[in-house]
Amino acid sequence: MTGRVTGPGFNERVYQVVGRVPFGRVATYGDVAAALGSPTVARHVGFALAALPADRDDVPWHRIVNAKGRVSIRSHGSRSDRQILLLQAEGIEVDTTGRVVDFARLRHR
DNA sequence: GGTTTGACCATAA
DNA sequence: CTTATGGCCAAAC
Repeated sequence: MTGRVTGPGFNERVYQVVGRVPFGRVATYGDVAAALGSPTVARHVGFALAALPADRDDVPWHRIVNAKGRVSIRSHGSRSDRQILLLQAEGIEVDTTGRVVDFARLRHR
């Protein structure tokens, strides 16, 4: 993208919803978008999380995976490794392909 | 105010 | 399994 996402707005709403996901559970970008009232903004959930400042340790961004239960980070590859580590630290199993084990069961709605 | 860009999603081939 | 396509929409430029 041509610029970065900073400042309040849609992002803050995303962070609020993501913060609602309980420990040891996961949610999809689409779920978060739906919780925001617009199922069509799934892309912006990722967009907002990509812009998430490092200070936001209160936002469990690692609990957000794509609709297939996979870690989806396309750019910033090192971040995806960290997401898996964080998930495993919560007791969520992730296989070598980046798939969340028992994703359907752990999915938070 | 038009263009570009995405940590998406569903579907199709 | 991969690649392509269309749709969606906020934020940055």
